[in-house]
Amino acid sequence: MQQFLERLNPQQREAVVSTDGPLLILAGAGSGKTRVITYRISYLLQEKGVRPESVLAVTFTNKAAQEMAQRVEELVGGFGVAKPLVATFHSFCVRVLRRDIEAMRVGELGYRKDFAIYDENDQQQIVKAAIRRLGLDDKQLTPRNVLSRISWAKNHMLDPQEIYLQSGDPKTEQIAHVYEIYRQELRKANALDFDDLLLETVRLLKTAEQVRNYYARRFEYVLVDEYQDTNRPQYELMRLLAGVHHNVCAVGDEDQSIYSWRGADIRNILEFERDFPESKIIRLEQNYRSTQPILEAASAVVANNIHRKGKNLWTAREGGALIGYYEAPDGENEALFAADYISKYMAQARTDGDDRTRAAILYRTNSQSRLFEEALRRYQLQYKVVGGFSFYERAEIRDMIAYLKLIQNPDDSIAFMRVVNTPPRGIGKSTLDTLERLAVETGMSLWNATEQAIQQQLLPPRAIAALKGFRDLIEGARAMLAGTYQQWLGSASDQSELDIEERSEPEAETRPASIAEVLKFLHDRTGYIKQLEEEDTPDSLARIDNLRELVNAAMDSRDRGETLEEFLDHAALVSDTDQYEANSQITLMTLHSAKGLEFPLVILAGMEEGLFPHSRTFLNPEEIEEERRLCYVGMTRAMDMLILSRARYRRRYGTDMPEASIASRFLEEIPPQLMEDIGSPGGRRSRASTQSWSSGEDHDFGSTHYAYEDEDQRPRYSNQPQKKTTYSGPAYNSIDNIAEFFASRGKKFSRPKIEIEEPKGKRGFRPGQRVKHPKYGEGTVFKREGDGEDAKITVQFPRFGLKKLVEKYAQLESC
DNA sequence: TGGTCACTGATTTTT
DNA sequence: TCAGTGACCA
Repeated sequence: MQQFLERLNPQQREAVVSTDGPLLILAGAGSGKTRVITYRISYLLQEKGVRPESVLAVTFTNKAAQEMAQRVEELVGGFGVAKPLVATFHSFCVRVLRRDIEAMRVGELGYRKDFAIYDENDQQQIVKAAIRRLGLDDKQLTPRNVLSRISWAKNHMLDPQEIYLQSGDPKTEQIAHVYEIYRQELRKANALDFDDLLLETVRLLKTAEQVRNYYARRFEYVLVDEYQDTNRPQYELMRLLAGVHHNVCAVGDEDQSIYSWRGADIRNILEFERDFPESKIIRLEQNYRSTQPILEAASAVVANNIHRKGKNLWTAREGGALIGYYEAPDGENEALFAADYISKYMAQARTDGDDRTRAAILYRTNSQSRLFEEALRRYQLQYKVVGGFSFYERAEIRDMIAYLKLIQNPDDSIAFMRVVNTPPRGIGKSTLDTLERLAVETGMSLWNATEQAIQQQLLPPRAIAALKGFRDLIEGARAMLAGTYQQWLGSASDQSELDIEERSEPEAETRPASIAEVLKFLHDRTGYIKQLEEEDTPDSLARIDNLRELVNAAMDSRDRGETLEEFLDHAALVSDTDQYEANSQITLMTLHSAKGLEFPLVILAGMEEGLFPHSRTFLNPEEIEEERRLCYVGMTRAMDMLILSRARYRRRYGTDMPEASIASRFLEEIPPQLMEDIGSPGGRRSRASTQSWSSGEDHDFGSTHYAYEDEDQRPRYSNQPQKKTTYSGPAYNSIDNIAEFFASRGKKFSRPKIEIEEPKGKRGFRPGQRVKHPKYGEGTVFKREGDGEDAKITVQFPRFGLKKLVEKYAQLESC
């Protein structure tokens, strides 16, 4: 033990051994936070003799939890029966609720232990239905928007009545109504959404004294990671859990708070000292990850934030390359540059015998990944994309999960709607409308409404028959799980609906079926697989593979001894960032997903106003600060080499004409001496200076050229460090090459009109130019569409946001 | 009832 | 670009 304490610096050591009483660790990026947490747990167990089961560590991602548990286990050298509980907030809450939620039940009211967990998709369905039911306009009130307002309300612990009473406008009033219906629907379905998992746990601990005592006594030591990202309910949960022993340790970094849009509240850091007056604060300021220039640049950027306590991160690592800056003519070129750079970097590292060859391409929005994927494929580089649609988000997987959810909980009306006619079994819109009406009128779930409709013959015979078939399918599966399939068969209402001869028929013995068996039963009985087989497209075959993979997942789940409920919990709580594999060489992901990770080489792409910082944050200075923190997070992921890149012209959502971009303000915030241009075609035109756009620029895109003569061949120069400079064609033509590339793969690729449109006439405002409007005041031209008479320009005004103006009519003046 | 097709409109980050 | 929607036809 003593030995490993010596591997810590004095602050870290103090953080490890200060076990008793509240402790707040302010841990800068790369300051060895994970090490401190894991050592601390080990210290508790080994030195202080604390029983493992009385230690609770909470993190935000499953991956972080797994990693932490594993590292502690390695340090301690294996556990006996008892282990410290390392969980995410959400999975911890699920555990608590599955055990104790019924303590809040009053008679028949309240949630049951077998509650379902609704994901965002399920939530949307409910909100959509609610908006429709209230006869509101779903153009004005988008489900997405309503949902985020509901979530906001929940995270501030406000119920529909409170929202209604506080509402000052009709829209908020309507949202309050939707919120109320939303809540009713979830109760009816015995379902909780993600926010509810936290809220209901807090409510449970607050209201049920014996439950609170159980947990607060049990967990003598509570650790919270990524404390800056906790929201109100999470904070309260922590307080409730630490209520008896007060041994709570929170670890966070204000500069890495990037989830305020999800309710994370920086005040939790400030209020920590208030709520735990005897608390101790330790700052970890030595960075062990990055080189001097990287750290300095990142610190310089985040120093522009007003709302921060400030800290002094330092590193003992001397020297290190300057930060690279690459300004591409367009998005394609930016991606090709990244692929090219990475391939050379990897090759170089290999010849140097360096095993630190991991690289990451980080971007603001998931949609940016496409170009990079294409470029990397082109270079035949293996890469892994984190995020985007994950396995559990695929339609076929969601369908099967919905079947399982319905089997688990027939009142889950969202699951019901998803699969009642998937694949089509003759239950159409009019039938479902009738069922929905019946359900709304009687307050029943759709499942019960179906039962009633069948019994009372409320529908045409054809619909009744189809519904019976569906009901028997679900009940058959339920019976399989219960091990009562044979009895059920004997009593089944309508034998003709069941084809007893089928191969997939379970055996006669009354053994409860496994989830895998139920899935196979569903595959056959619903005709789902058959339908896909008949389609016989690469896509449908891939779907079949996915379905088989789900069966495998179910097998694994059985091996872990999980119930259907636990299997579904797992499916609901896995997240995209969990897919990250530390051993993959090249990783593509959003800046948000990158938090907590580190890479020798990081390329931070799309450094453009409107993209990063994102245009939706322009109006709100606090949101801009959050973007800046995000930039800080991204930059500090880099260990040895950091490259920032930007496209001068970028095509957004498939428009014909790429739009001119303005360099991100964050670029300007980096001290110039820390950054160097690394071969931007035509040289580095502008850093963030909007002025440099104003005078006539040449169209010479320089000499950098990424050659793709042959699709199946690595770029010729991949083994030679220098760029190909002998190209004799046009100065810049990667667009042509990409066009060829796509043509050769049978895809069409419309050549973008990249030529910079020369504004005609006296006005002709260009992106980046400062202009003055009689009503809106001064602003910056953001983009320009069309030309001549009907040129439209979008201007960003500091106080009014983005405005699209027809140049001819808007009385704009340059200034 | 259900499938196709054209159209539209929207694109942040996610436990 | 792409997903979701609505009209139309089998």
